[in-house]
Amino acid sequence: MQAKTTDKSLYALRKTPKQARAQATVEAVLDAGARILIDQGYAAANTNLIAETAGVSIGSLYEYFPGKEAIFAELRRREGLKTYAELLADPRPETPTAVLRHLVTTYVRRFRDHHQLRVALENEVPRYAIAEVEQAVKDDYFPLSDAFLSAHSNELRPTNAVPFVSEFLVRVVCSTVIDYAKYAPERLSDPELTETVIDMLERWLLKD
Amino acid sequence: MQAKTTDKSLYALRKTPKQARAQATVEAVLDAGARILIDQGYAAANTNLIAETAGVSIGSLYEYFPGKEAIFAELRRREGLKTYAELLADPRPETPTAVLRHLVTTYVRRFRDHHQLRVALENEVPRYAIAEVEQAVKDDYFPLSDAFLSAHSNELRPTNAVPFVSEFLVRVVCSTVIDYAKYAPERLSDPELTETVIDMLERWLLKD
DNA sequence: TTATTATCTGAGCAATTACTCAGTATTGGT
DNA sequence: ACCAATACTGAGTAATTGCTCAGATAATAA
Repeated sequence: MQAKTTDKSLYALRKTPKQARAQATVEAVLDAGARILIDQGYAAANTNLIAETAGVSIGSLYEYFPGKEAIFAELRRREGLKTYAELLADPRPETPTAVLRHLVTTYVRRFRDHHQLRVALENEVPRYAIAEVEQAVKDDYFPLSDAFLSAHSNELRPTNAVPFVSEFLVRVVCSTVIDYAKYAPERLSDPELTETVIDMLERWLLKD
Repeated sequence: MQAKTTDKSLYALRKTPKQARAQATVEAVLDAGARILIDQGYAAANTNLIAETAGVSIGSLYEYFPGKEAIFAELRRREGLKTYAELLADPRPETPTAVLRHLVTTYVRRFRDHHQLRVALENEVPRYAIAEVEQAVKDDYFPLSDAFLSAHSNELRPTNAVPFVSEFLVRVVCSTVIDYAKYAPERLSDPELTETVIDMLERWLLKD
Protein backbone atom coordinates (compact mmCIF):
# COMPACT_ATOMS: atom_id res chain seq x y z
CA MET A 1 0.00 0.00 0.00
CA GLN A 2 2.30 2.73 1.12
CA ALA A 3 5.23 1.38 -0.86
CA LYS A 4 3.46 0.65 -4.11
CA THR A 5 1.30 3.72 -4.33
CA THR A 6 2.76 5.79 -7.16
CA ASP A 7 2.55 9.55 -7.10
CA LYS A 8 1.51 9.73 -10.74
CA SER A 9 -1.95 8.62 -9.65
CA LEU A 10 -4.79 10.49 -11.26
CA TYR A 11 -6.54 10.60 -7.96
CA ALA A 12 -3.88 11.69 -5.53
CA LEU A 13 -4.26 14.97 -3.67
CA ARG A 14 -3.21 18.01 -5.68
CA LYS A 15 -1.17 19.25 -2.77
CA THR A 16 -0.80 18.36 0.85
CA PRO A 17 -2.52 20.76 3.21
CA LYS A 18 0.07 22.39 5.44
CA GLN A 19 -1.87 24.52 7.87
CA ALA A 20 -4.30 23.05 10.35
CA ARG A 21 -7.35 24.73 8.83
CA ALA A 22 -6.46 23.26 5.44
CA GLN A 23 -6.27 19.79 6.94
CA ALA A 24 -9.65 20.41 8.49
CA THR A 25 -10.97 21.36 5.08
CA VAL A 26 -9.77 18.12 3.55
CA GLU A 27 -11.26 16.12 6.41
CA ALA A 28 -14.57 17.91 6.12
CA VAL A 29 -14.75 17.18 2.42
CA LEU A 30 -13.98 13.50 2.99
CA ASP A 31 -16.56 13.26 5.76
CA ALA A 32 -19.19 14.94 3.65
CA GLY A 33 -18.36 12.74 0.69
CA ALA A 34 -18.69 9.59 2.77
CA ARG A 35 -21.93 10.74 4.36
CA ILE A 36 -23.58 11.59 1.06
CA LEU A 37 -22.28 8.47 -0.63
CA ILE A 38 -23.75 6.32 2.13
CA ASP A 39 -27.04 8.16 2.44
CA GLN A 40 -27.80 9.13 -1.13
CA GLY A 41 -25.45 7.24 -3.42
CA TYR A 42 -22.80 8.19 -5.91
CA ALA A 43 -25.19 9.83 -8.33
CA ALA A 44 -26.25 12.36 -5.69
CA ALA A 45 -22.69 12.99 -4.57
CA ASN A 46 -21.87 15.94 -6.78
CA THR A 47 -19.03 18.25 -5.90
CA ASN A 48 -21.23 21.25 -5.18
CA LEU A 49 -23.27 19.30 -2.64
CA ILE A 50 -20.17 17.80 -1.06
CA ALA A 51 -18.59 21.23 -0.65
CA GLU A 52 -21.79 22.70 0.76
CA THR A 53 -22.27 19.81 3.18
CA ALA A 54 -18.66 20.13 4.25
CA GLY A 55 -19.20 23.81 4.95
CA VAL A 56 -16.49 24.68 2.49
CA SER A 57 -16.48 26.51 -0.81
CA ILE A 58 -16.32 24.59 -4.04
CA GLY A 59 -13.06 26.34 -4.81
CA SER A 60 -11.45 24.99 -1.67
CA LEU A 61 -12.49 21.50 -2.58
CA TYR A 62 -10.70 21.73 -5.90
CA GLU A 63 -7.68 23.21 -4.21
CA TYR A 64 -6.87 19.75 -2.86
CA PHE A 65 -8.83 17.22 -4.88
CA PRO A 66 -8.10 17.03 -8.62
CA GLY A 67 -11.61 15.76 -9.28
CA LYS A 68 -14.69 14.20 -7.86
CA GLU A 69 -13.32 10.66 -8.03
CA ALA A 70 -10.27 11.59 -6.00
CA ILE A 71 -12.47 12.11 -2.95
CA PHE A 72 -13.66 8.52 -3.05
CA ALA A 73 -10.24 7.19 -3.98
CA GLU A 74 -8.87 8.81 -0.85
CA LEU A 75 -11.66 7.34 1.27
CA ARG A 76 -10.92 3.92 -0.15
CA ARG A 77 -7.19 4.40 0.35
CA ARG A 78 -7.65 5.20 4.02
CA GLU A 79 -9.85 2.18 4.55
CA GLY A 80 -7.16 0.00 3.01
CA LEU A 81 -4.45 1.54 5.13
CA LYS A 82 -6.40 0.90 8.32
CA THR A 83 -7.16 -2.70 7.43
CA TYR A 84 -3.56 -3.30 6.49
CA ALA A 85 -2.38 -1.78 9.76
CA GLU A 86 -4.69 -4.05 11.73
CA LEU A 87 -3.50 -7.09 9.83
CA LEU A 88 0.09 -6.22 10.69
CA ALA A 89 -0.58 -5.08 14.27
CA ASP A 90 1.25 -6.63 17.20
CA PRO A 91 1.16 -9.22 18.54
CA ARG A 92 1.50 -11.04 15.24
CA PRO A 93 0.00 -14.52 15.28
CA GLU A 94 2.56 -17.31 14.97
CA THR A 95 0.80 -20.51 13.97
CA PRO A 96 -1.11 -21.03 10.71
CA THR A 97 -4.31 -21.59 12.61
CA ALA A 98 -3.86 -18.32 14.46
CA VAL A 99 -3.05 -16.52 11.23
CA LEU A 100 -6.23 -17.78 9.63
CA ARG A 101 -8.27 -16.64 12.58
CA HIS A 102 -6.58 -13.27 12.60
CA LEU A 103 -7.14 -12.82 8.90
CA VAL A 104 -10.81 -13.71 9.02
CA THR A 105 -11.67 -11.86 12.21
CA THR A 106 -9.88 -8.74 11.02
CA TYR A 107 -11.76 -8.60 7.75
CA VAL A 108 -15.07 -9.40 9.38
CA ARG A 109 -14.53 -6.83 12.11
CA ARG A 110 -13.57 -4.06 9.73
CA PHE A 111 -16.50 -4.73 7.44
CA ARG A 112 -18.85 -5.01 10.36
CA ASP A 113 -17.75 -1.66 11.75
CA HIS A 114 -17.55 0.18 8.45
CA HIS A 115 -19.82 -1.77 6.22
CA GLN A 116 -21.91 1.20 5.15
CA LEU A 117 -18.93 3.01 3.70
CA ARG A 118 -17.27 -0.09 2.29
CA VAL A 119 -20.42 -1.31 0.61
CA ALA A 120 -21.11 2.15 -0.73
CA LEU A 121 -17.59 2.34 -2.14
CA GLU A 122 -18.00 -1.11 -3.67
CA ASN A 123 -21.47 -0.58 -5.03
CA GLU A 124 -21.62 3.00 -6.09
CA VAL A 125 -18.24 4.29 -7.01
CA PRO A 126 -17.06 3.50 -10.54
CA ARG A 127 -14.28 0.99 -10.58
CA TYR A 128 -11.69 3.15 -12.30
CA ALA A 129 -11.79 5.58 -9.41
CA ILE A 130 -10.72 3.05 -6.78
CA ALA A 131 -9.18 0.17 -8.73
CA GLU A 132 -5.59 1.28 -8.35
CA VAL A 133 -6.01 1.61 -4.63
CA GLU A 134 -7.61 -1.81 -4.27
CA GLN A 135 -4.91 -3.41 -6.35
CA ALA A 136 -2.22 -1.76 -4.26
CA VAL A 137 -3.72 -3.24 -1.10
CA LYS A 138 -3.59 -6.71 -2.54
CA ASP A 139 -0.14 -6.26 -4.04
CA ASP A 140 1.09 -5.42 -0.58
CA TYR A 141 -0.63 -8.24 1.23
CA PHE A 142 -0.16 -11.24 -1.07
CA PRO A 143 3.64 -11.43 -0.73
CA LEU A 144 3.35 -11.29 3.04
CA SER A 145 0.80 -14.04 3.00
CA ASP A 146 2.92 -16.07 0.57
CA ALA A 147 5.99 -15.79 2.75
CA PHE A 148 4.13 -16.94 5.80
CA LEU A 149 2.51 -19.89 4.13
CA SER A 150 5.75 -21.18 2.66
CA ALA A 151 7.46 -20.75 6.00
CA HIS A 152 4.87 -23.10 7.50
CA SER A 153 4.59 -25.49 4.58
CA ASN A 154 5.25 -28.49 6.81
CA GLU A 155 2.02 -27.85 8.67
CA LEU A 156 -0.05 -27.48 5.51
CA ARG A 157 -1.55 -30.05 3.22
CA PRO A 158 0.85 -30.57 0.34
CA THR A 159 -1.87 -30.47 -2.30
CA ASN A 160 -2.27 -26.83 -1.50
CA ALA A 161 1.14 -26.00 -2.87
CA VAL A 162 -0.47 -24.49 -5.95
CA PRO A 163 1.24 -21.26 -6.86
CA PHE A 164 -1.66 -19.01 -6.05
CA VAL A 165 -2.90 -20.54 -2.82
CA SER A 166 -2.12 -17.43 -0.84
CA GLU A 167 -3.85 -15.12 -3.25
CA PHE A 168 -6.77 -17.51 -3.44
CA LEU A 169 -7.04 -17.64 0.31
CA VAL A 170 -7.19 -13.87 0.64
CA ARG A 171 -9.63 -13.59 -2.23
CA VAL A 172 -12.00 -16.12 -0.69
CA VAL A 173 -12.02 -14.32 2.62
CA CYS A 174 -12.30 -10.85 1.13
CA SER A 175 -14.92 -11.58 -1.45
CA THR A 176 -17.04 -13.63 0.92
CA VAL A 177 -17.01 -10.97 3.59
CA ILE A 178 -17.75 -8.27 1.02
CA ASP A 179 -20.66 -10.27 -0.29
CA TYR A 180 -22.12 -10.61 3.20
CA ALA A 181 -21.57 -6.93 3.83
CA LYS A 182 -23.57 -6.22 0.70
CA TYR A 183 -26.49 -8.56 1.09
CA ALA A 184 -26.61 -9.60 4.72
CA PRO A 185 -24.53 -7.13 6.76
CA GLU A 186 -26.28 -8.10 9.98
CA ARG A 187 -24.69 -11.53 9.74
CA LEU A 188 -21.25 -10.01 10.08
CA SER A 189 -22.10 -9.69 13.76
CA ASP A 190 -22.91 -13.37 14.01
CA PRO A 191 -19.88 -15.20 15.46
CA GLU A 192 -21.02 -18.34 13.72
CA LEU A 193 -20.28 -16.82 10.34
CA THR A 194 -16.69 -16.16 11.34
CA GLU A 195 -16.32 -19.66 12.74
CA THR A 196 -17.78 -21.16 9.60
CA VAL A 197 -15.27 -19.38 7.41
CA ILE A 198 -12.37 -20.33 9.67
CA ASP A 199 -13.55 -23.91 9.85
CA MET A 200 -13.77 -24.12 6.09
CA LEU A 201 -10.29 -22.72 5.58
CA GLU A 202 -8.70 -24.90 8.25
CA ARG A 203 -10.13 -28.07 6.77
CA TRP A 204 -8.92 -27.06 3.38
CA LEU A 205 -5.45 -25.84 4.32
CA LEU A 206 -4.21 -27.61 7.41
CA LYS A 207 -2.99 -31.12 8.03
CA ASP A 208 -5.31 -32.97 10.36
CA MET B 1 -35.96 -15.40 -10.98
CA GLN B 2 -38.94 -15.76 -13.22
CA ALA B 3 -41.28 -16.39 -10.33
CA LYS B 4 -40.09 -13.66 -8.00
CA THR B 5 -39.66 -10.90 -10.53
CA THR B 6 -42.40 -8.42 -9.78
CA ASP B 7 -43.90 -6.30 -12.52
CA LYS B 8 -43.79 -3.18 -10.40
CA SER B 9 -40.08 -3.04 -11.04
CA LEU B 10 -38.76 0.38 -11.89
CA TYR B 11 -36.58 -1.14 -14.53
CA ALA B 12 -38.90 -3.48 -16.40
CA LEU B 13 -39.65 -2.86 -20.05
CA ARG B 14 -42.33 -0.27 -20.66
CA LYS B 15 -44.07 -2.58 -23.08
CA THR B 16 -43.25 -5.82 -24.79
CA PRO B 17 -42.32 -5.46 -28.45
CA LYS B 18 -44.85 -7.34 -30.55
CA GLN B 19 -43.61 -7.04 -34.08
CA ALA B 20 -40.31 -8.53 -35.19
CA ARG B 21 -38.74 -5.16 -36.00
CA ALA B 22 -39.57 -3.94 -32.52
CA GLN B 23 -37.87 -6.96 -30.99
CA ALA B 24 -34.88 -6.22 -33.19
CA THR B 25 -34.85 -2.67 -31.85
CA VAL B 26 -34.77 -3.88 -28.26
CA GLU B 27 -31.98 -6.33 -29.04
CA ALA B 28 -29.97 -3.69 -30.84
CA VAL B 29 -30.25 -1.35 -27.88
CA LEU B 30 -29.16 -4.08 -25.47
CA ASP B 31 -26.24 -5.05 -27.68
CA ALA B 32 -25.12 -1.47 -28.02
CA GLY B 33 -25.48 -0.90 -24.30
CA ALA B 34 -23.35 -3.94 -23.51
CA ARG B 35 -20.72 -3.03 -26.09
CA ILE B 36 -20.34 0.54 -24.83
CA LEU B 37 -20.42 -0.53 -21.19
CA ILE B 38 -17.62 -3.01 -21.82
CA ASP B 39 -15.50 -0.77 -24.03
CA GLN B 40 -16.02 2.65 -22.49
CA GLY B 41 -17.67 2.20 -19.12
CA TYR B 42 -20.93 3.34 -17.58
CA ALA B 43 -20.07 7.01 -17.62
CA ALA B 44 -19.77 6.96 -21.41
CA ALA B 45 -22.92 4.91 -21.86
CA ASN B 46 -25.42 7.72 -22.31
CA THR B 47 -28.73 7.08 -23.97
CA ASN B 48 -28.01 9.17 -27.05
CA LEU B 49 -24.84 7.21 -27.78
CA ILE B 50 -26.53 3.90 -27.12
CA ALA B 51 -29.35 4.74 -29.52
CA GLU B 52 -26.93 5.96 -32.18
CA THR B 53 -24.73 2.87 -31.83
CA ALA B 54 -27.79 0.67 -32.03
CA GLY B 55 -28.83 2.41 -35.24
CA VAL B 56 -32.09 3.43 -33.65
CA SER B 57 -33.60 6.78 -32.74
CA ILE B 58 -33.52 7.96 -29.17
CA GLY B 59 -37.30 8.01 -29.24
CA SER B 60 -37.45 4.31 -30.02
CA LEU B 61 -35.17 3.55 -27.13
CA TYR B 62 -37.52 5.26 -24.72
CA GLU B 63 -40.47 3.50 -26.27
CA TYR B 64 -39.33 0.31 -24.52
CA PHE B 65 -36.92 1.27 -21.80
CA PRO B 66 -38.23 3.51 -19.02
CA GLY B 67 -34.74 4.87 -18.41
CA LYS B 68 -31.07 4.37 -18.88
CA GLU B 69 -30.74 1.97 -15.95
CA ALA B 70 -33.38 -0.33 -17.34
CA ILE B 71 -31.07 -1.27 -20.20
CA PHE B 72 -28.47 -2.59 -17.81
CA ALA B 73 -31.04 -4.16 -15.53
CA GLU B 74 -32.30 -6.14 -18.51
CA LEU B 75 -28.78 -7.22 -19.44
CA ARG B 76 -28.21 -8.38 -15.89
CA ARG B 77 -31.55 -10.14 -15.79
CA ARG B 78 -30.76 -12.12 -18.92
CA GLU B 79 -27.38 -13.15 -17.56
CA GLY B 80 -29.08 -14.41 -14.42
CA LEU B 81 -31.69 -16.31 -16.36
CA LYS B 82 -29.06 -18.07 -18.44
CA THR B 83 -27.00 -19.04 -15.42
CA TYR B 84 -30.07 -20.28 -13.62
CA ALA B 85 -31.10 -22.32 -16.64
CA GLU B 86 -27.67 -23.94 -16.82
CA LEU B 87 -27.75 -24.76 -13.13
CA LEU B 88 -31.09 -26.49 -13.61
CA ALA B 89 -30.30 -28.14 -16.94
CA ASP B 90 -30.62 -31.87 -17.39
CA PRO B 91 -29.10 -34.18 -16.45
CA ARG B 92 -29.25 -32.96 -12.87
CA PRO B 93 -26.39 -34.21 -10.71
CA GLU B 94 -27.45 -36.60 -7.97
CA THR B 95 -24.69 -36.85 -5.40
CA PRO B 96 -23.47 -33.98 -3.23
CA THR B 97 -20.03 -34.19 -4.77
CA ALA B 98 -21.49 -33.97 -8.26
CA VAL B 99 -23.67 -31.06 -7.21
CA LEU B 100 -20.69 -29.17 -5.89
CA ARG B 101 -18.79 -29.77 -9.11
CA HIS B 102 -21.77 -28.71 -11.17
CA LEU B 103 -22.23 -25.56 -9.15
CA VAL B 104 -18.61 -24.51 -9.36
CA THR B 105 -18.02 -25.40 -12.99
CA THR B 106 -21.21 -23.68 -14.06
CA TYR B 107 -20.30 -20.43 -12.38
CA VAL B 108 -16.74 -20.56 -13.58
CA ARG B 109 -17.77 -21.37 -17.14
CA ARG B 110 -20.32 -18.60 -17.32
CA PHE B 111 -17.96 -16.02 -15.93
CA ARG B 112 -15.17 -17.24 -18.16
CA ASP B 113 -17.34 -16.91 -21.27
CA HIS B 114 -19.00 -13.63 -20.33
CA HIS B 115 -16.61 -12.07 -17.93
CA GLN B 116 -16.32 -8.78 -19.79
CA LEU B 117 -20.02 -8.08 -19.49
CA ARG B 118 -20.37 -9.49 -15.99
CA VAL B 119 -17.43 -7.54 -14.66
CA ALA B 120 -18.63 -4.40 -16.38
CA LEU B 121 -22.07 -4.86 -14.83
CA GLU B 122 -20.50 -5.46 -11.43
CA ASN B 123 -17.99 -2.66 -11.63
CA GLU B 124 -19.67 0.11 -13.50
CA VAL B 125 -23.40 -0.03 -13.11
CA PRO B 126 -24.78 1.56 -9.95
CA ARG B 127 -26.08 -1.00 -7.54
CA TYR B 128 -29.68 0.23 -7.39
CA ALA B 129 -30.08 -0.49 -11.09
CA ILE B 130 -29.33 -4.20 -10.80
CA ALA B 131 -29.78 -5.04 -7.12
CA GLU B 132 -33.33 -6.31 -7.41
CA VAL B 133 -32.36 -8.62 -10.23
CA GLU B 134 -29.36 -9.99 -8.37
CA GLN B 135 -31.43 -10.58 -5.28
CA ALA B 136 -34.07 -12.38 -7.29
CA VAL B 137 -31.46 -14.78 -8.66
CA LYS B 138 -30.34 -15.67 -5.18
CA ASP B 139 -33.87 -15.87 -3.80
CA ASP B 140 -34.58 -18.44 -6.45
CA TYR B 141 -31.47 -20.51 -5.97
CA PHE B 142 -31.04 -20.67 -2.20
CA PRO B 143 -34.22 -22.70 -1.52
CA LEU B 144 -33.23 -25.21 -4.17
CA SER B 145 -29.80 -25.52 -2.69
CA ASP B 146 -31.29 -25.82 0.80
CA ALA B 147 -33.63 -28.58 -0.24
CA PHE B 148 -30.85 -30.55 -1.83
CA LEU B 149 -28.49 -30.23 1.11
CA SER B 150 -31.08 -31.31 3.65
CA ALA B 151 -32.05 -34.25 1.45
CA HIS B 152 -28.44 -35.42 1.63
CA SER B 153 -27.77 -34.51 5.21
CA ASN B 154 -26.56 -38.03 6.01
CA GLU B 155 -23.63 -37.58 3.66
CA LEU B 156 -22.65 -34.20 5.11
CA ARG B 157 -20.67 -33.29 8.17
CA PRO B 158 -23.14 -32.63 10.99
CA THR B 159 -21.41 -29.43 12.10
CA ASN B 160 -22.48 -27.88 8.85
CA ALA B 161 -26.10 -28.03 9.87
CA VAL B 162 -26.03 -24.30 10.53
CA PRO B 163 -29.10 -22.60 9.16
CA PHE B 164 -27.38 -20.65 6.45
CA VAL B 165 -24.93 -23.20 5.11
CA SER B 166 -26.57 -23.29 1.71
CA GLU B 167 -26.58 -19.56 1.32
CA PHE B 168 -23.00 -19.41 2.53
CA LEU B 169 -21.97 -22.06 0.05
CA VAL B 170 -23.43 -20.20 -2.90
CA ARG B 171 -22.00 -16.92 -1.70
CA VAL B 172 -18.50 -18.34 -1.40
CA VAL B 173 -18.61 -19.73 -4.90
CA CYS B 174 -20.20 -16.66 -6.47
CA SER B 175 -18.14 -14.05 -4.76
CA THR B 176 -14.87 -15.90 -5.32
CA VAL B 177 -15.54 -16.39 -8.99
CA ILE B 178 -16.62 -12.78 -9.38
CA ASP B 179 -13.47 -11.63 -7.66
CA TYR B 180 -11.33 -13.67 -10.04
CA ALA B 181 -13.30 -12.38 -12.99
CA LYS B 182 -12.53 -8.86 -11.83
CA TYR B 183 -8.86 -9.10 -11.01
CA ALA B 184 -7.53 -12.22 -12.71
CA PRO B 185 -10.01 -13.27 -15.41
CA GLU B 186 -7.40 -15.34 -17.23
CA ARG B 187 -7.32 -17.71 -14.26
CA LEU B 188 -10.94 -18.66 -14.88
CA SER B 189 -9.57 -20.76 -17.74
CA ASP B 190 -7.18 -22.57 -15.43
CA PRO B 191 -8.74 -25.92 -14.46
CA GLU B 192 -6.70 -25.88 -11.29
CA LEU B 193 -8.71 -22.97 -9.97
CA THR B 194 -11.93 -24.90 -10.36
CA GLU B 195 -10.42 -27.97 -8.72
CA THR B 196 -9.11 -25.88 -5.85
CA VAL B 197 -12.55 -24.46 -5.15
CA ILE B 198 -14.20 -27.86 -5.36
CA ASP B 199 -11.56 -29.40 -3.15
CA MET B 200 -12.05 -26.70 -0.54
CA LEU B 201 -15.80 -27.13 -0.50
CA GLU B 202 -15.67 -30.92 -0.37
CA ARG B 203 -13.34 -30.93 2.59
CA TRP B 204 -15.55 -28.50 4.36
CA LEU B 205 -18.91 -30.05 3.59
CA LEU B 206 -18.57 -33.77 3.07
CA LYS B 207 -17.97 -36.64 5.43
CA ASP B 208 -14.62 -38.30 4.76
C1' DT C 1 5.39 46.41 9.22
C1' DT C 2 5.95 44.21 4.92
C1' DA C 3 6.46 40.49 1.75
C1' DT C 4 5.43 35.98 0.78
C1' DT C 5 3.15 31.99 0.90
C1' DA C 6 -0.99 29.46 1.91
C1' DT C 7 -5.85 29.29 1.90
C1' DC C 8 -10.42 30.38 0.82
C1' DT C 9 -14.43 32.28 -1.91
C1' DG C 10 -18.50 31.59 -5.09
C1' DA C 11 -20.57 33.48 -9.30
C1' DG C 12 -20.80 31.64 -13.46
C1' DC C 13 -19.34 29.12 -17.72
C1' DA C 14 -19.24 25.33 -20.85
C1' DA C 15 -20.57 21.07 -21.60
C1' DT C 16 -23.30 17.15 -21.00
C1' DT C 17 -27.49 14.48 -21.05
C1' DA C 18 -31.93 12.17 -19.85
C1' DC C 19 -36.02 12.43 -21.77
C1' DT C 20 -40.44 14.40 -24.39
C1' DC C 21 -43.62 15.01 -28.01
C1' DA C 22 -45.81 16.03 -32.19
C1' DG C 23 -45.67 14.10 -36.32
C1' DT C 24 -44.58 10.24 -39.69
C1' DA C 25 -44.28 5.47 -41.19
C1' DT C 26 -45.26 0.58 -41.17
C1' DT C 27 -47.84 -3.56 -40.15
C1' DG C 28 -51.64 -6.79 -39.91
C1' DG C 29 -56.31 -7.85 -39.78
C1' DT C 30 -60.84 -7.48 -42.19
C1' DA D 1 -58.54 -0.69 -49.54
C1' DC D 2 -59.07 0.85 -45.11
C1' DC D 3 -58.29 1.35 -40.28
C1' DA D 4 -56.24 0.68 -35.90
C1' DA D 5 -52.55 -0.61 -33.58
C1' DT D 6 -47.89 -0.62 -33.45
C1' DA D 7 -43.51 1.35 -34.24
C1' DC D 8 -40.20 4.95 -35.38
C1' DT D 9 -38.18 9.73 -35.76
C1' DG D 10 -35.00 13.42 -33.96
C1' DA D 11 -34.89 18.35 -32.99
C1' DG D 12 -35.36 20.50 -28.95
C1' DT D 13 -35.62 21.45 -23.83
C1' DA D 14 -34.82 21.75 -19.13
C1' DA D 15 -31.87 20.60 -15.83
C1' DT D 16 -27.62 19.24 -13.95
C1' DT D 17 -22.82 19.60 -12.84
C1' DG D 18 -17.69 19.48 -12.94
C1' DC D 19 -14.64 22.86 -12.66
C1' DT D 20 -12.18 27.63 -13.33
C1' DC D 21 -10.48 31.99 -12.08
C1' DA D 22 -9.87 36.52 -10.40
C1' DG D 23 -9.70 38.32 -6.38
C1' DA D 24 -10.19 38.39 -0.97
C1' DT D 25 -8.42 36.78 3.47
C1' DA D 26 -5.34 34.70 6.69
C1' DA D 27 -1.04 32.74 8.42
C1' DT D 28 4.06 32.97 8.50
C1' DA D 29 8.52 34.79 8.35
C1' DA D 30 11.84 38.63 8.22
